[in-house]
Amino acid sequence: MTLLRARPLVVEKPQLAQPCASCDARGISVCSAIEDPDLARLAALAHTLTVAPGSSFIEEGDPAEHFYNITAGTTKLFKALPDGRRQITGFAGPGHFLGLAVSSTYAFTAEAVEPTRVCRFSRTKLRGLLADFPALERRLLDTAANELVLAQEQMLLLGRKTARERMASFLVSRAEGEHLRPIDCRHHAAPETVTLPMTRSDIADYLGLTIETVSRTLTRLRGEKLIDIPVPSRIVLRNPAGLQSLAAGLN
Amino acid sequence: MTLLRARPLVVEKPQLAQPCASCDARGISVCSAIEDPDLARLAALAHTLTVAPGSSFIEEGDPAEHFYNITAGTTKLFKALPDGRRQITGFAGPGHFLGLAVSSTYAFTAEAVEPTRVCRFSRTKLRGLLADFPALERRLLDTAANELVLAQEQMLLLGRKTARERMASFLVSRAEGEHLRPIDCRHHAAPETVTLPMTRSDIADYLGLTIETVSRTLTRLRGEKLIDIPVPSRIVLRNPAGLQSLAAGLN
DNA sequence: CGTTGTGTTGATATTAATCAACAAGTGTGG
DNA sequence: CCACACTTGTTGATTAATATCAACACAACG
Repeated sequence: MTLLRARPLVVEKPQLAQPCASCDARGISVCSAIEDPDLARLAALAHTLTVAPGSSFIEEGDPAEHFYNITAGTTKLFKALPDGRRQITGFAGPGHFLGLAVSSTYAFTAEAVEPTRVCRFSRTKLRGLLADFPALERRLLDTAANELVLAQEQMLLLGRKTARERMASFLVSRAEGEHLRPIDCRHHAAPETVTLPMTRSDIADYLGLTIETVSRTLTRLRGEKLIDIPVPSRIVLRNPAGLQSLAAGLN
Repeated sequence: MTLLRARPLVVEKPQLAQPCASCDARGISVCSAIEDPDLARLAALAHTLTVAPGSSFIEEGDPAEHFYNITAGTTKLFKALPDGRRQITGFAGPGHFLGLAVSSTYAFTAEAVEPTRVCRFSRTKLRGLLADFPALERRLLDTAANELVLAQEQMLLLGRKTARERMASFLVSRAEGEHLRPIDCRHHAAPETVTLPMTRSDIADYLGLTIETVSRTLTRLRGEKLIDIPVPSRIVLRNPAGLQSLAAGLN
């Protein structure tokens, strides 16, 4: 299944060059993605927030008054049960829209994993703008529809894949994800290297496993020469094809 | 979390009264939900298909040329792994839109569980119509956004809930779902009775369990007087509050 | 009246969770 | 600068939840 992926849409007020939050290459503007006049209009309505790792800017259950676009960094989106069990439903990077759902309260918490910048819009102002710019609405619809596809993929992973298959799926989709970032925000690592800004605990909560199982599974994949782990936050895919077929449920 | 749920949108060409496919009350039109002029326009573009249980009208991997709206019956949407493991990502009833995603191929299979009627649109014609009727596009966006919320809920279930909690969640959300159907398509059962048109195997594939675990879990819930099972396809919620707190991860 | 599909129940196996210990890295205060 | 706590990650031993394998009950159907 190949998706026709749109280039991530990063909304931010034009400003001077910023350091890339994911690496530390300086003098590169994350704003170069703004080229569409609709986007400039949208950006004019936004407030830019900076969120430190560990801080959340959306809390599950809060009144859903705003709408967000991630412009830099990485955030985790999760839902929690009263006893503390958590499920991370996704990691959102530059270009991601949050808070689309038409509900009176947010259905999830969004917390920064890396230093993150987000653009915040009032929901009512957004509605007005969408009325004027149907192209933007279409863009949002496409985005939401494709996220739905990813969510279904994740349900297959959570409901039916083994720990090894989950880990392989995660690494492969992370590796593919590197190519989806806005050009000026890409990591400057070799393509077969995956950077994991999140902790093992986050990975576990994303894959429906425990941290011990995540750790053991990575160790085992290394033993099978499918990956290397030079440092815990960096995984080298030594055998991408092997990982891909593992992720697909073959083997 | 309370969602502001829109009334399901059922698109179908005006026609004479039809039997309700979910129950067998006759002389009730499933078309009464058409009242908006946009909808009439939309309906004029549609072809209505009748799908027998076990037949699929969307196959994973097929070119995604169409877009569908369920008008009657129930379908299951699923993804499969090459060795046959399946994950049902949702059951779609009257009002559901399928095939929104902007991809060249479908990401899932849709198969009828009950006798089902669907309206089919060409994707390109739909695009044209959406340009003329922004209200419809907004409607689709709201629908997609809310499905995303449900998908996140399901990820929490699949990744973190126990078999009992999954079963309770399923029953509770099914019971709530009864109230979401178009008025003229509601089942005429007592509110605390849930009708399950799908098999145990479908329930298992939806909850990420095996049929044996589904069966045992239901038996256990009956033993605890939380439910009754007069016939396998009908579950009476004897203690809805207890089930709800179980579903929420308390207890 | 056998056959098939569906659902239930029992015995056993297996995966991943839990409980526990420890290593390595980071920051703090003395 | 170094002890110290604290966080994160890894590994080992054991347990527990659910899957698997197997048998059987029951209804629908030809």
